[in-house]
Amino acid sequence: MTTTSATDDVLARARQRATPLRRALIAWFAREQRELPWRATRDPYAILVSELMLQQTRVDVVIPYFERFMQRFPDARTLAAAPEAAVLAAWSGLGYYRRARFLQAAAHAIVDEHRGAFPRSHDAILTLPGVGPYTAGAIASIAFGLPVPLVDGNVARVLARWFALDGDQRSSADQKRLWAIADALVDAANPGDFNQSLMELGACICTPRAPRCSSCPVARECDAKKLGDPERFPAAKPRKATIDVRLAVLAVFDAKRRIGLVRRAAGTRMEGMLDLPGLEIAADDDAASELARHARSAFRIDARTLELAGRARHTITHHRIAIEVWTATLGNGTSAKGSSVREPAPLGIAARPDAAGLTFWDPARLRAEGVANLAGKALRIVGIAHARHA
DNA sequence: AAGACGGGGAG
DNA sequence: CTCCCAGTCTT
Repeated sequence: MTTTSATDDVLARARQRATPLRRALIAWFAREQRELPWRATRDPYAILVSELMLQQTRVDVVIPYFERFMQRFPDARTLAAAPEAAVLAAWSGLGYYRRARFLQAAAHAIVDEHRGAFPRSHDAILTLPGVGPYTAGAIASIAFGLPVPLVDGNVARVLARWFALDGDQRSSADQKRLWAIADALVDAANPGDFNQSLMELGACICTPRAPRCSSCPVARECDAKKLGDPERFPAAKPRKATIDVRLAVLAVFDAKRRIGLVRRAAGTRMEGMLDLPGLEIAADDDAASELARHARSAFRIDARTLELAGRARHTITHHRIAIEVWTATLGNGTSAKGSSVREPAPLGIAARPDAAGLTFWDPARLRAEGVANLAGKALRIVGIAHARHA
């Protein structure tokens, strides 16, 4: 009731201001927009790749990944035909690795369900794996010029300031309101540029902290500025408590100086990526004995002479992980026969994410494999570089 | 509706 | 250190 009338009110204000906002924003965008690699094309596949990479990830981080990825997988058919390991390798260091599998699944859907032609309707785009309301709006408006809105973190903040919305943006009611406002504002004649200009404003001018209102092309239309404290909008999200985790991992080498790695299992984080064997332990656990026991029970490996090679810290979402990297030698009687230790299969076969065993890898071959940054830090401690791409 | 997911860069 | 980013999917 109250919500409905408040929504009606803000929608009326949005419609009132729509024309000046569109004009000012699009003119500003034409003048000031950053040159970004995915803005040089209207290829919907390229837009899809960029949008998946940009989910929860900053532009500056994405740029080199996008360029490498497009060079390696220039179209949906190439991506669909590629080994999953190659796709994960291209994603190494970018995070949210699930997105890489979604993207390849989307490529499969384009090839198998749309005969290789990128779907052109908003509804069809929305059915692609990894594509939610935001990404569908982005592809539909930017690549196909469809007059649909989009709301991402930037747009939500800009709208909250323009209309002085201080509700909880995560609530479904507020989400619905933001999308309704964006829908009322979107420029049907130029939806792609309008949507991008909204995001560009949020990224470059209307920043979370210290917004550059003096450079804002639409400052006159901003309710939050009139109220004197634009930074107050939107309301801050309650933060989650950080959880401390102690992680012990084992670096075990075979006679050829290959390192034993596991493939992250389905249903776990970093699924499909290579990782060092290891386990979470309690603060008062003895890491060496826990690792030895784990190696025996999980891999039938007789890990001996454990030594602490080094430590690293890694923070993911609200987990603060203290990593301990231990080296070990293999005791007598540990061999491929009678254990779950296996020779690495050729690329593509070794990439099966359900492979639970330990496989031994020549460090030089790891470049062609997905390794998350968490494992990358541990590998660096034992002298194996798997940088966030060279 | 809430939680999981990876990581980094800015302030 | 804290915040939060061109979000989506699962439970």
